[in-house]
Amino acid sequence: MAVRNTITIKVLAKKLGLSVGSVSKALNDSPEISIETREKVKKLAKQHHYTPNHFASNLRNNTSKTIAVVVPEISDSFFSLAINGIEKAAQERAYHIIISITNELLSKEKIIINELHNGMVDGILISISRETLEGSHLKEINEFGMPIVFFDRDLEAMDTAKVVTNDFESAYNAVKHLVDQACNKICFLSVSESLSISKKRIEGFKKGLIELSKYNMPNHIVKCSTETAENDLIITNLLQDSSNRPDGIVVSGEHLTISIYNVCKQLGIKIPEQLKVICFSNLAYATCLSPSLSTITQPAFEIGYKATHLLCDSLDGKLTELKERVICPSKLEIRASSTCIKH
Amino acid sequence: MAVRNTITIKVLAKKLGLSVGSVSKALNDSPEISIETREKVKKLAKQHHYTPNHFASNLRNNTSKTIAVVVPEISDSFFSLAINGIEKAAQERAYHIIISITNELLSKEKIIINELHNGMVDGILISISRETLEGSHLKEINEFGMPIVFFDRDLEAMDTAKVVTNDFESAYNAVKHLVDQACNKICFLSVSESLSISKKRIEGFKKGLIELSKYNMPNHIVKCSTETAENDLIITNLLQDSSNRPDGIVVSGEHLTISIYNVCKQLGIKIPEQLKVICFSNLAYATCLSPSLSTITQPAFEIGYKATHLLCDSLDGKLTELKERVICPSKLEIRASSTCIKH
DNA sequence: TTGTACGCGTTATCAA
DNA sequence: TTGATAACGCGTACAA
Repeated sequence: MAVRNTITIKVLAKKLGLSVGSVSKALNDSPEISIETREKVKKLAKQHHYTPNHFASNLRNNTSKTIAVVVPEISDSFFSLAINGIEKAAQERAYHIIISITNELLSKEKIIINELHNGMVDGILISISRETLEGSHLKEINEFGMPIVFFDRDLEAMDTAKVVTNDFESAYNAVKHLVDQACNKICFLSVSESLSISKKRIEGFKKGLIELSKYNMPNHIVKCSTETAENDLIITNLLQDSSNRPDGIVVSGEHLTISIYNVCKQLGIKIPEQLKVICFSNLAYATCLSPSLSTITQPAFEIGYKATHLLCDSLDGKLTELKERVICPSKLEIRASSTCIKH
Repeated sequence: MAVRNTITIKVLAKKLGLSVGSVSKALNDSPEISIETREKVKKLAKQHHYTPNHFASNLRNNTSKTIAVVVPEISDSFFSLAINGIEKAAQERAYHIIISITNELLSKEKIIINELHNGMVDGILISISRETLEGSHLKEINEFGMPIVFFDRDLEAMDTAKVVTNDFESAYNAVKHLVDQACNKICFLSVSESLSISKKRIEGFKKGLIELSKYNMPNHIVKCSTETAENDLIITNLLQDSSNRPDGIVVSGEHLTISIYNVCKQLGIKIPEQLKVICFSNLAYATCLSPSLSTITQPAFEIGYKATHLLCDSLDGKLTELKERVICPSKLEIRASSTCIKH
């Protein structure tokens, strides 16, 4: 049972000897109502801690002042920072946020999106799940009139607004950096090969290899999973044969870092001497790792913040169409894990 | 503008040549309606992806099937894991969650709580802000009938349900561990002295000192802040005087770990040889830090999960009163940062 | 077995 | 300047 504030407009009206309509207008500062009565009404409302019933006004106005935030997970530095940015912007625009977690499952994402199709929210901010290759559920609700802004992980087939980072360029720069550090057997570790961000990173990586590296690795794109145990195995396989081991790795996916560090410790492989590592990550603890972790740091907060303002602009009618592409560049932060000279 | 699904009960009724009332009953499996028509109605509803309007049914039923989750921050392993647990449980109970972030500010917490007093949610899960010493805003809404379950950071003055961990005992055990490792100048670093969890930890810490330690530090409780720069200063002050430096620290607050590691690196203090560190933390990267970090690991997921089920039990009428206290014990995970023998 | 009518709390239109 | 009334979509008591 919801706890409905027992004091409603009706109650106020009775106490004041006014009609509900007048009270409503007074509370909404309608010029129809005399200033004196407006003051009187507001005073009583304040005394009784009156708050308008959310559902009634939403039903009436067909607007909820709420936006949905759909993320694949929340225990990830990128997404928790992005949510901070979203929350800040939403606050500034007087919007509420509802956060839903897909756990990287398309099935769950579909359920969540369908549930949102009942007027509960005015718009959607989404970073799609790893499994989402095809977005009929999103297209449908979007065509129905629901504004959508993608942040970070977008669906290429949809041309709604997107706020992303420069994944292609960043991956290229990461390769460049490793090549500069004399790596010539460079691998790319990824949790996905289908996500737009993964594709772009892989393309940038490949371009880097072709342009900059004279040598090459046979299976230089390694696909990982969501399971730590499985990843430990995959990485062990990759690294244990010392004759054919990479000397540099670009890691796409924060959670993979732990596995790499742990496996290297176990196999006695020294980072950065024997293996140089650079990771797409927003980890606050990068400086405290041993060795400190080189990262491609995404502007997570900024991405969330901008995406939200973009959506709110559209919702508040400040935009004629919601199709802007915003690119917030990532930053290469070189630390000990990828350099010859130890910090 | 919210995107209201244009297909409503009314539309279905018209298409089927039935009345809205009958359609409503059919969709809710009322025995009043014949099985055949029920089937027919449901089929059409499914075809058209009908979903009941959230606000209309909430207004009608005075229930929202939504719970508010109020946390001080989200970029903290404890809270993001706890939210995972909350989300899992909410899903199991078919409740929605709305997440609000107080940023450790009482003022914001009050605003959030007041906003919730309009029927938007059926109940509240909260971990209070660092500034919340007095809880009139919570008491008021609770006395009004809004069920509240505290998780982790509770308000001692309120006797509603709480799901917490064994902070007193854990802090005591941490001291015991450090004493076992031959520390005799042990400090406690805390972001708060007023939070229930901080108080309990400090009490457990003090008990440990008195019972187990022959020596003592003069100012053994060190209060830190939310600002990293400020904390770096405080910790530098604490550690730079080598003649009067602690040899063991119990850290209460995940974010303080970075500061300690960074300051020690800067001052050339070796962990664990010169300073042993153990931290209340859920950091996944504890094993990857240099040295690997000893932690008192809170059962974050479990705390969130249980708190949610407790609240839902109450909301679903399975509980006569909402006053249970659940204690999920933390686990001491000893690693290199607090032991003489390096792992 | 189905239909009718009312009310949840709010706001907007029209009348007074 | 204020009041009455209808409507948002749904659920339910009551009538048919």
